[in-house]
Amino acid sequence: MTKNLDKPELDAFICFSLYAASHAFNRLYQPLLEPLGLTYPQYLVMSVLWAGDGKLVGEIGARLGLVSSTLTPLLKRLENSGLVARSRDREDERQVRVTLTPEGRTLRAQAATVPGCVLTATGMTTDELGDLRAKIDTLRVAIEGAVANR
Amino acid sequence: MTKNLDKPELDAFICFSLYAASHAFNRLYQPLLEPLGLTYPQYLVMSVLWAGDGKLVGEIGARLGLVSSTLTPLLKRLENSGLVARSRDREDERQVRVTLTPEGRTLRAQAATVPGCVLTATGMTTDELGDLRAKIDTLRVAIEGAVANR
DNA sequence: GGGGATAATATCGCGCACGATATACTATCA
DNA sequence: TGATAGTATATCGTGCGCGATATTATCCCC
Repeated sequence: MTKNLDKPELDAFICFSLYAASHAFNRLYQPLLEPLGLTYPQYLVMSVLWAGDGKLVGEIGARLGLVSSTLTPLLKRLENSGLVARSRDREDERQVRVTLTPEGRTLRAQAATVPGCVLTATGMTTDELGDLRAKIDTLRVAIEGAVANR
Repeated sequence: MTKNLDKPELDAFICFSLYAASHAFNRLYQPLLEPLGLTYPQYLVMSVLWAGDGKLVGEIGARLGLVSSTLTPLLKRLENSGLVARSRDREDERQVRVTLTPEGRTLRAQAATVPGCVLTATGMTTDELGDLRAKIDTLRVAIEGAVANR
Protein backbone atom coordinates (compact mmCIF):
# COMPACT_ATOMS: atom_id res chain seq x y z
CA MET A 1 0.00 0.00 0.00
CA THR A 2 2.62 2.47 1.15
CA LYS A 3 4.79 0.89 -1.48
CA ASN A 4 2.33 1.81 -4.20
CA LEU A 5 2.10 5.35 -2.90
CA ASP A 6 5.86 5.60 -2.83
CA LYS A 7 6.23 4.25 -6.35
CA PRO A 8 3.08 5.02 -8.32
CA GLU A 9 5.22 4.93 -11.43
CA LEU A 10 6.22 1.27 -10.97
CA ASP A 11 3.63 0.01 -13.42
CA ALA A 12 4.28 3.00 -15.56
CA PHE A 13 7.88 1.95 -16.26
CA ILE A 14 6.97 -0.83 -18.66
CA CYS A 15 4.21 1.15 -20.33
CA PHE A 16 6.45 4.22 -20.61
CA SER A 17 8.88 1.99 -22.48
CA LEU A 18 6.31 0.56 -24.85
CA TYR A 19 4.74 3.96 -25.37
CA ALA A 20 8.05 5.64 -26.20
CA ALA A 21 9.33 2.73 -28.34
CA SER A 22 6.13 2.68 -30.37
CA HIS A 23 6.43 6.39 -31.09
CA ALA A 24 10.11 6.01 -31.91
CA PHE A 25 9.26 3.41 -34.57
CA ASN A 26 6.71 5.83 -35.96
CA ARG A 27 9.39 8.51 -36.31
CA LEU A 28 11.77 5.98 -37.90
CA TYR A 29 9.31 4.84 -40.56
CA GLN A 30 7.89 8.22 -41.41
CA PRO A 31 10.76 9.59 -43.56
CA LEU A 32 11.09 6.18 -45.25
CA LEU A 33 7.38 6.08 -46.12
CA GLU A 34 6.93 9.73 -47.04
CA PRO A 35 8.26 9.21 -50.62
CA LEU A 36 5.70 6.40 -51.01
CA GLY A 37 2.89 8.67 -49.85
CA LEU A 38 2.02 6.37 -46.96
CA THR A 39 1.60 6.93 -43.24
CA TYR A 40 2.85 4.28 -40.82
CA PRO A 41 -0.60 2.72 -40.13
CA GLN A 42 -1.30 2.78 -43.86
CA TYR A 43 1.97 0.92 -44.45
CA LEU A 44 0.92 -1.71 -41.93
CA VAL A 45 -2.39 -2.18 -43.76
CA MET A 46 -0.64 -2.40 -47.13
CA SER A 47 1.78 -4.98 -45.65
CA VAL A 48 -1.18 -7.10 -44.59
CA LEU A 49 -2.58 -6.92 -48.14
CA TRP A 50 0.80 -7.60 -49.75
CA ALA A 51 0.94 -10.76 -47.62
CA GLY A 52 -2.46 -11.81 -48.99
CA ASP A 53 -4.68 -9.78 -51.26
CA GLY A 54 -8.47 -9.53 -51.06
CA LYS A 55 -9.01 -9.47 -47.29
CA LEU A 56 -12.15 -8.38 -45.48
CA VAL A 57 -12.11 -5.25 -43.33
CA GLY A 58 -12.59 -7.43 -40.27
CA GLU A 59 -9.66 -9.68 -41.21
CA ILE A 60 -7.34 -6.69 -41.52
CA GLY A 61 -8.64 -5.38 -38.22
CA ALA A 62 -7.99 -8.72 -36.50
CA ARG A 63 -4.40 -8.77 -37.76
CA LEU A 64 -3.65 -5.24 -36.56
CA GLY A 65 -5.98 -4.99 -33.56
CA LEU A 66 -8.02 -2.19 -35.11
CA VAL A 67 -11.78 -1.67 -35.29
CA SER A 68 -13.87 -0.45 -38.20
CA SER A 69 -14.10 3.09 -36.85
CA THR A 70 -10.34 3.34 -37.36
CA LEU A 71 -10.04 1.26 -40.51
CA THR A 72 -12.91 2.61 -42.59
CA PRO A 73 -11.53 6.16 -42.90
CA LEU A 74 -7.99 4.85 -43.39
CA LEU A 75 -9.10 2.49 -46.17
CA LYS A 76 -11.04 5.30 -47.82
CA ARG A 77 -7.86 7.36 -47.91
CA LEU A 78 -5.97 4.43 -49.48
CA GLU A 79 -8.82 4.12 -51.99
CA ASN A 80 -8.62 7.84 -52.79
CA SER A 81 -4.87 7.39 -53.32
CA GLY A 82 -5.69 4.69 -55.88
CA LEU A 83 -3.89 1.90 -53.97
CA VAL A 84 -6.85 -0.30 -53.04
CA ALA A 85 -10.45 -0.97 -54.07
CA ARG A 86 -13.30 -1.61 -51.63
CA SER A 87 -16.34 -3.61 -52.66
CA ARG A 88 -19.23 -5.35 -50.94
CA ASP A 89 -18.97 -9.13 -51.02
CA ARG A 90 -21.47 -10.63 -53.47
CA GLU A 91 -22.10 -13.64 -51.17
CA ASP A 92 -22.62 -11.62 -47.98
CA GLU A 93 -23.30 -7.98 -48.57
CA ARG A 94 -22.48 -7.01 -44.99
CA GLN A 95 -18.83 -7.67 -45.70
CA VAL A 96 -16.43 -5.38 -47.55
CA ARG A 97 -13.50 -6.91 -49.40
CA VAL A 98 -10.34 -4.85 -49.90
CA THR A 99 -8.20 -5.60 -52.95
CA LEU A 100 -4.98 -4.10 -54.27
CA THR A 101 -5.06 -2.05 -57.45
CA PRO A 102 -2.18 -2.35 -59.97
CA GLU A 103 -0.74 0.81 -58.34
CA GLY A 104 -1.02 -0.86 -54.94
CA ARG A 105 0.88 -3.90 -56.22
CA THR A 106 3.52 -1.70 -57.89
CA LEU A 107 4.13 0.12 -54.61
CA ARG A 108 5.29 -3.13 -53.06
CA ALA A 109 8.50 -3.09 -55.08
CA GLN A 110 9.11 0.55 -54.20
CA ALA A 111 8.72 -0.33 -50.52
CA ALA A 112 11.20 -3.22 -50.77
CA THR A 113 14.08 -1.22 -49.30
CA VAL A 114 12.19 -0.27 -46.15
CA PRO A 115 12.68 -3.50 -44.15
CA GLY A 116 16.45 -3.39 -44.60
CA CYS A 117 16.64 0.22 -43.45
CA VAL A 118 14.62 -0.57 -40.36
CA LEU A 119 16.62 -3.68 -39.53
CA THR A 120 19.86 -1.69 -39.74
CA ALA A 121 18.41 1.03 -37.50
CA THR A 122 17.59 -1.45 -34.73
CA GLY A 123 21.22 -2.50 -34.50
CA MET A 124 20.02 -5.99 -33.58
CA THR A 125 20.17 -9.35 -35.31
CA THR A 126 17.03 -10.98 -36.65
CA ASP A 127 17.37 -13.60 -33.91
CA GLU A 128 17.48 -10.99 -31.16
CA LEU A 129 14.51 -9.19 -32.69
CA GLY A 130 12.56 -12.42 -32.97
CA ASP A 131 13.24 -13.20 -29.32
CA LEU A 132 12.16 -9.75 -28.20
CA ARG A 133 9.06 -9.94 -30.37
CA ALA A 134 8.07 -13.23 -28.76
CA LYS A 135 8.37 -11.71 -25.26
CA ILE A 136 6.33 -8.66 -26.23
CA ASP A 137 3.68 -10.88 -27.79
CA THR A 138 3.51 -12.95 -24.61
CA LEU A 139 2.92 -9.78 -22.62
CA ARG A 140 0.28 -8.57 -25.08
CA VAL A 141 -1.59 -11.89 -24.98
CA ALA A 142 -1.60 -11.84 -21.16
CA ILE A 143 -2.99 -8.31 -21.13
CA GLU A 144 -5.63 -9.07 -23.74
CA GLY A 145 -6.68 -12.06 -21.66
CA ALA A 146 -6.98 -9.91 -18.54
CA VAL A 147 -9.01 -7.32 -20.45
CA ALA A 148 -11.33 -10.03 -21.77
CA ASN A 149 -12.19 -11.57 -18.35
CA ARG A 150 -12.14 -8.46 -16.21
CA MET B 1 16.66 -8.32 -52.78
CA THR B 2 14.38 -11.16 -53.76
CA LYS B 3 14.32 -11.96 -50.06
CA ASN B 4 12.86 -8.56 -49.22
CA LEU B 5 10.23 -8.91 -51.92
CA ASP B 6 9.30 -12.33 -50.60
CA LYS B 7 9.08 -11.16 -46.99
CA PRO B 8 8.07 -7.52 -46.90
CA GLU B 9 6.50 -8.15 -43.51
CA LEU B 10 9.79 -9.31 -41.92
CA ASP B 11 10.63 -5.92 -40.46
CA ALA B 12 7.00 -5.40 -39.69
CA PHE B 13 6.93 -8.25 -37.17
CA ILE B 14 8.63 -6.32 -34.40
CA CYS B 15 6.71 -3.12 -35.07
CA PHE B 16 3.40 -5.02 -35.34
CA SER B 17 4.17 -6.38 -31.90
CA LEU B 18 4.99 -3.03 -30.36
CA TYR B 19 2.03 -1.41 -32.07
CA ALA B 20 -0.42 -4.05 -30.84
CA ALA B 21 1.10 -4.23 -27.34
CA SER B 22 0.94 -0.48 -26.94
CA HIS B 23 -2.74 -0.45 -27.88
CA ALA B 24 -3.43 -3.41 -25.60
CA PHE B 25 -1.99 -1.47 -22.66
CA ASN B 26 -4.23 1.43 -23.61
CA ARG B 27 -7.28 -0.83 -23.45
CA LEU B 28 -6.10 -2.28 -20.11
CA TYR B 29 -5.66 1.10 -18.44
CA GLN B 30 -8.78 2.75 -19.81
CA PRO B 31 -11.39 1.11 -17.54
CA LEU B 32 -9.05 1.54 -14.54
CA LEU B 33 -8.60 5.26 -15.25
CA GLU B 34 -12.15 6.08 -16.29
CA PRO B 35 -13.35 6.44 -12.65
CA LEU B 36 -10.49 8.90 -12.10
CA GLY B 37 -11.53 10.93 -15.14
CA LEU B 38 -8.13 10.43 -16.80
CA THR B 39 -7.08 9.19 -20.21
CA TYR B 40 -3.99 6.99 -20.51
CA PRO B 41 -1.68 9.80 -21.74
CA GLN B 42 -3.07 12.07 -19.01
CA TYR B 43 -2.25 9.37 -16.43
CA LEU B 44 1.31 9.22 -17.72
CA VAL B 45 1.65 12.99 -17.34
CA MET B 46 0.17 12.87 -13.84
CA SER B 47 2.61 10.06 -12.95
CA VAL B 48 5.50 12.27 -14.01
CA LEU B 49 4.20 15.06 -11.77
CA TRP B 50 3.52 12.73 -8.84
CA ALA B 51 7.17 11.65 -9.12
CA GLY B 52 8.21 15.31 -8.87
CA ASP B 53 5.92 18.31 -8.82
CA GLY B 54 6.53 21.63 -10.57
CA LYS B 55 8.06 20.45 -13.85
CA LEU B 56 8.40 22.48 -17.03
CA VAL B 57 6.44 21.53 -20.14
CA GLY B 58 9.71 20.62 -21.83
CA GLU B 59 10.78 18.38 -18.94
CA ILE B 60 7.52 16.44 -19.09
CA GLY B 61 7.91 16.18 -22.85
CA ALA B 62 11.45 14.84 -22.54
CA ARG B 63 10.31 12.17 -20.08
CA LEU B 64 7.47 10.98 -22.32
CA GLY B 65 8.88 11.75 -25.76
CA LEU B 66 6.17 14.28 -26.53
CA VAL B 67 6.34 17.74 -28.09
CA SER B 68 4.49 20.88 -27.12
CA SER B 69 1.88 20.49 -29.84
CA THR B 70 0.74 17.33 -28.04
CA LEU B 71 1.31 18.45 -24.47
CA THR B 72 -0.17 21.94 -24.52
CA PRO B 73 -3.76 20.84 -25.29
CA LEU B 74 -3.46 17.87 -22.93
CA LEU B 75 -2.21 20.09 -20.08
CA LYS B 76 -5.01 22.56 -20.74
CA ARG B 77 -7.51 19.73 -20.32
CA LEU B 78 -5.87 18.73 -17.03
CA GLU B 79 -6.03 22.38 -15.99
CA ASN B 80 -9.73 22.55 -16.88
CA SER B 81 -10.25 19.40 -14.80
CA GLY B 82 -8.70 21.26 -11.86
CA LEU B 83 -5.78 18.81 -11.47
CA VAL B 84 -2.85 21.05 -12.43
CA ALA B 85 -1.98 24.74 -12.69
CA ARG B 86 0.13 26.26 -15.50
CA SER B 87 2.12 29.44 -14.95
CA ARG B 88 4.92 31.26 -16.72
CA ASP B 89 8.22 31.02 -14.88
CA ARG B 90 9.11 34.33 -13.22
CA GLU B 91 12.82 33.82 -14.00
CA ASP B 92 12.40 32.91 -17.68
CA GLU B 93 9.04 33.82 -19.06
CA ARG B 94 9.41 31.53 -22.07
CA GLN B 95 8.99 28.57 -19.77
CA VAL B 96 5.73 27.24 -18.35
CA ARG B 97 5.81 25.43 -15.04
CA VAL B 98 3.14 22.81 -14.30
CA THR B 99 2.19 22.22 -10.67
CA LEU B 100 -0.30 19.90 -9.00
CA THR B 101 -3.39 21.38 -7.38
CA PRO B 102 -4.68 19.88 -4.08
CA GLU B 103 -7.14 17.89 -6.23
CA GLY B 104 -4.24 16.64 -8.33
CA ARG B 105 -2.39 15.48 -5.23
CA THR B 106 -5.52 13.85 -3.83
CA LEU B 107 -5.98 11.88 -7.02
CA ARG B 108 -2.66 10.15 -6.38
CA ALA B 109 -4.15 8.15 -3.50
CA GLN B 110 -7.17 7.21 -5.63
CA ALA B 111 -4.84 5.97 -8.35
CA ALA B 112 -2.82 3.85 -5.92
CA THR B 113 -4.57 0.62 -6.85
CA VAL B 114 -3.81 0.96 -10.56
CA PRO B 115 -0.20 -0.33 -10.60
CA GLY B 116 -1.19 -3.52 -8.79
CA CYS B 117 -4.02 -4.22 -11.21
CA VAL B 118 -1.71 -3.73 -14.16
CA LEU B 119 1.04 -5.87 -12.67
CA THR B 120 -1.42 -8.70 -12.10
CA ALA B 121 -2.72 -8.41 -15.65
CA THR B 122 0.75 -8.84 -17.12
CA GLY B 123 1.12 -12.21 -15.41
CA MET B 124 4.84 -11.51 -15.06
CA THR B 125 7.13 -10.85 -12.12
CA THR B 126 8.65 -7.43 -11.58
CA ASP B 127 12.02 -8.93 -12.48
CA GLU B 128 10.74 -10.26 -15.80
CA LEU B 129 9.08 -6.94 -16.55
CA GLY B 130 12.23 -5.05 -15.68
CA ASP B 131 14.27 -7.26 -18.00
CA LEU B 132 11.81 -6.77 -20.84
CA ARG B 133 11.70 -3.04 -20.24
CA ALA B 134 15.50 -2.87 -20.47
CA LYS B 135 15.48 -4.67 -23.84
CA ILE B 136 12.74 -2.44 -25.22
CA ASP B 137 14.62 0.64 -24.05
CA THR B 138 17.79 -0.60 -25.76
CA LEU B 139 15.83 -0.96 -28.99
CA ARG B 140 14.27 2.49 -28.60
CA VAL B 141 17.65 4.14 -27.96
CA ALA B 142 19.11 2.46 -31.06
CA ILE B 143 16.23 3.67 -33.19
CA GLU B 144 16.37 7.20 -31.82
CA GLY B 145 20.07 7.25 -32.61
CA ALA B 146 19.42 6.14 -36.18
CA VAL B 147 16.72 8.77 -36.58
CA ALA B 148 19.06 11.46 -35.25
CA ASN B 149 21.97 10.75 -37.65
CA ARG B 150 20.03 9.76 -40.72
C1' DG C 1 22.23 48.79 -25.95
C1' DG C 2 20.40 47.27 -30.37
C1' DG C 3 19.67 43.49 -33.67
C1' DG C 4 19.87 38.92 -35.16
C1' DA C 5 20.07 34.12 -33.49
C1' DT C 6 18.25 30.86 -30.39
C1' DA C 7 14.89 28.81 -27.23
C1' DA C 8 10.19 27.56 -25.05
C1' DT C 9 5.64 27.24 -25.72
C1' DA C 10 1.39 27.79 -28.51
C1' DT C 11 -1.53 27.28 -32.71
C1' DC C 12 -3.22 24.87 -36.70
C1' DG C 13 -4.29 21.08 -39.80
C1' DC C 14 -4.33 16.23 -40.65
C1' DG C 15 -4.50 11.46 -39.57
C1' DC C 16 -5.06 7.93 -36.32
C1' DA C 17 -7.71 5.30 -32.37
C1' DC C 18 -11.75 4.16 -30.18
C1' DG C 19 -16.42 4.13 -27.72
C1' DA C 20 -21.15 4.75 -28.74
C1' DT C 21 -24.36 4.43 -32.01
C1' DA C 22 -26.52 3.72 -36.65
C1' DT C 23 -27.32 1.11 -40.79
C1' DA C 24 -27.79 -2.68 -43.62
C1' DC C 25 -27.74 -7.34 -44.27
C1' DT C 26 -28.17 -12.41 -42.68
C1' DA C 27 -29.73 -16.16 -39.72
C1' DT C 28 -32.98 -18.27 -36.79
C1' DC C 29 -36.93 -19.94 -35.03
C1' DA C 30 -41.74 -19.75 -33.72
C1' DT D 1 -43.25 -16.12 -43.37
C1' DG D 2 -42.24 -12.83 -40.37
C1' DA D 3 -40.47 -10.98 -36.06
C1' DT D 4 -36.16 -11.08 -33.65
C1' DA D 5 -31.44 -11.67 -32.76
C1' DG D 6 -26.94 -11.33 -34.47
C1' DT D 7 -23.16 -9.65 -37.59
C1' DA D 8 -20.20 -6.44 -40.62
C1' DT D 9 -19.29 -2.06 -41.66
C1' DA D 10 -20.05 3.00 -41.31
C1' DT D 11 -20.67 7.45 -38.84
C1' DC D 12 -19.78 10.71 -35.21
C1' DG D 13 -17.45 13.00 -31.39
C1' DT D 14 -13.32 13.37 -28.49
C1' DG D 15 -8.57 13.04 -27.55
C1' DC D 16 -4.04 12.16 -28.86
C1' DG D 17 0.46 12.82 -31.85
C1' DC D 18 3.15 15.46 -34.79
C1' DG D 19 5.01 18.60 -38.60
C1' DA D 20 4.95 23.32 -39.90
C1' DT D 21 4.60 27.66 -38.34
C1' DA D 22 3.76 31.61 -35.10
C1' DT D 23 4.68 34.09 -30.87
C1' DT D 24 7.20 35.71 -27.20
C1' DA D 25 11.26 35.86 -24.40
C1' DT D 26 16.24 35.44 -23.74
C1' DC D 27 21.00 35.43 -25.35
C1' DC D 28 24.97 37.09 -27.60
C1' DC D 29 27.90 39.78 -30.12
C1' DC D 30 29.08 43.99 -32.32
